[in-house]
Amino acid sequence: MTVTLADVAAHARVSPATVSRVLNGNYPVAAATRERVLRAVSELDYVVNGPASALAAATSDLVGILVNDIADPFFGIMAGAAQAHLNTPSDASAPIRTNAERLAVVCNTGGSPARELTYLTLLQRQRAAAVILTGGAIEDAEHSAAVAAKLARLAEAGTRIVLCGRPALGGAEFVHATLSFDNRAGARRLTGHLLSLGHRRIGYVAGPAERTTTRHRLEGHREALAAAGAADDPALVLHGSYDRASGRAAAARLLSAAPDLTAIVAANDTIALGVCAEARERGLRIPEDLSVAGFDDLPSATDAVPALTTVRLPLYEAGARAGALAAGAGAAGHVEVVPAELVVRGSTGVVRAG
Amino acid sequence: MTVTLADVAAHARVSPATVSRVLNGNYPVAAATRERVLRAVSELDYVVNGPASALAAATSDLVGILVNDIADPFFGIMAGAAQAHLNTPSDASAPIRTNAERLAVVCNTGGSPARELTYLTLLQRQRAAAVILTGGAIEDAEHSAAVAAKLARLAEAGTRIVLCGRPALGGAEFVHATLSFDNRAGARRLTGHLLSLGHRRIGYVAGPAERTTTRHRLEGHREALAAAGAADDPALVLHGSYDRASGRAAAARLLSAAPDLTAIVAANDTIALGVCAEARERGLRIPEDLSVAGFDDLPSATDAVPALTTVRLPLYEAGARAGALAAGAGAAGHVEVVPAELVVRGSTGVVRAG
DNA sequence: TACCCTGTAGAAAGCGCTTTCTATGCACTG
DNA sequence: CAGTGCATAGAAAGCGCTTTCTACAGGGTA
Repeated sequence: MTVTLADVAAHARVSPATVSRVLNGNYPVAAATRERVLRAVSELDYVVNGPASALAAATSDLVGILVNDIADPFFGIMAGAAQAHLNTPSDASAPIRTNAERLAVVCNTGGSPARELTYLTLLQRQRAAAVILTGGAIEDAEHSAAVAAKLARLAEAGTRIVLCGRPALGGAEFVHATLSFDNRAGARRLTGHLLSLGHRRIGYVAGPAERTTTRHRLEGHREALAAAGAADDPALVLHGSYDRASGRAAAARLLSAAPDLTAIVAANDTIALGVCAEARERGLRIPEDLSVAGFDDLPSATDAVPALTTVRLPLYEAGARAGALAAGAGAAGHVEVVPAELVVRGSTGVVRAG
Repeated sequence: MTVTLADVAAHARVSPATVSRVLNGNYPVAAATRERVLRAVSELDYVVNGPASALAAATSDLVGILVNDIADPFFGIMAGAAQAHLNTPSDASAPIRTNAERLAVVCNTGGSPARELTYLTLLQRQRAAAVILTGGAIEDAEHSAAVAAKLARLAEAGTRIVLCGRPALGGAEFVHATLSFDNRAGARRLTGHLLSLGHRRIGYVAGPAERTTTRHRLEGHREALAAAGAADDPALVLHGSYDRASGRAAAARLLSAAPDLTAIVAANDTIALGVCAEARERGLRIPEDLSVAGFDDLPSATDAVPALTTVRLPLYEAGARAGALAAGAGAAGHVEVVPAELVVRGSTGVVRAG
């Protein structure tokens, strides 16, 4: 039914071994022979049997990218960049297999710890070449331990582990590379910026409490307040999910409870957009009546009116780098902190007199 | 090094065949034996070797979901829904493999024809159980033929092909199921709504010219104009990409060239948001001075201020259904047109007097 | 001329599973 | 008590590749 390597060998009048060698290009084959084999491959329209080759070679070309929410551009950008750097289309149709021919796939955990583990098992089953974990981790001792154990087993079986935008796993030498975002410093700078504009009553719309990203950003915010000697009123901090609706709802509660707020910092741009929507609804001008700031610098931050002051995270670059690392670049054990840069735009301004 | 099925068999003092049967649950095994095997599995922390099992059984549990742009919620929602319905976490940790244990992965083509083909080859190589193609197709005879040929070969090898939000492939009986969006009717209704509000000078910001989705929506728009006997001025139609920046730029051109416009229809919600931004920038009130409408009914359409009048596409439901179909549900050759429903919100209003 | 090295290709042994075919025990039935 | 059938488990033959080991030319070198 389907064409096998043996068929190609017969067609080219060589042994299966030779065909394999031509296809993998890891052994000298005479030019004339190679030529004959390649012709047979294209004439028969042969496609390697992945499972068979993975079994025999004990390696696979599958790379899994785990994301929390596939519908969120934050993850989409990173995943897309990683994918682009893991797989180069130009080589795709060629019969010779190259390093660029990896099947990079994204797995959507939806933020569920159980699904995260499921996908890890599924990838382990496929003997994946690498796994990239993106975004904040869940802060639950049991789950963290389970993930760490799973990753250790994966690494043991030869799977490269790369963390992208995730805090480093303490003492986990099986992690090939870690790119963690400097969320804390970014948040500190952002709130520092607001303080320097004269704001003192600043609301904060945080993400889900159990995520590391949420905690780090909030801590940075608090550190900035403390450094400036500003009051840190717990009532001005509200937790929610990382989406627009949550931002809008939180803004509504914040603005009702504390009408004296002059600024609201959101844990990410999407939340910030929700905050802006609520402010507009209440007739508050941005930034004259209320300054609003986000985090991540997603495309929508630039497009908003007014454009959002935010903290730029080089998501594309980080994703691309994670892809390269997953492909084997860099020395094992590499840990890198990706800087978070303050980007001041129109949504923040000096606090209004009085 | 890694635990194999033979190790489990030895540990449980049974034959490898028995272990395989317990794990696959497709053959009667005495309760006591099964019990012993399962204990061995968990004691040794055994994980099936996917490639080996795929090779032996000539099937795999890989399902590929091809999307045009992973950073676009339009695709993210469909892909997430499909993924959720292809893989149930509750069964994941259990040693017994169930139907729900598929590795559903999304592949980002980035709209590139070459990458689309690449991914198809990669999935063919893995002997994927199913492939879901989402979103509009590219209208290029050569590429369409290449894709159709590829799909035919995949189907021949046992891969189920499902189209989601894609026009049916003419005469392609190898497609397991097709869910196509009724873009034309949706667009017709949307423009009809605007016409009924008295609008006659309506701008249209279309997507990339070479995509089926773009063409169908534009055709629906024109059909509505024709049906109402309204003029169809080609100068009022601008093509661009499906993103916010493109919408904003197009709106700028449209509003400058034709200040008498009373409404702008965008090919999707993201473009519409860009149009709104530009209108706001120019001091035009929505909908008093300008009505704006989108398409898709993404979450951001609801959250916009004012909320966007749009055409609702049941993306989640369609994605979920595509997942089920890819999992084997439904009879082969199933073709279904997913209705597109007009959703009137605040961004459209009666044309202003004078 | 004898020898060895280098370049190239084939033979064959798995990789870790699944599955058919076969074997065994045991409970029935007549 | 022999005969039949069912329930359960093992043996073994692959699935389609990769890769080590081996083989054989032909061309230097001594």
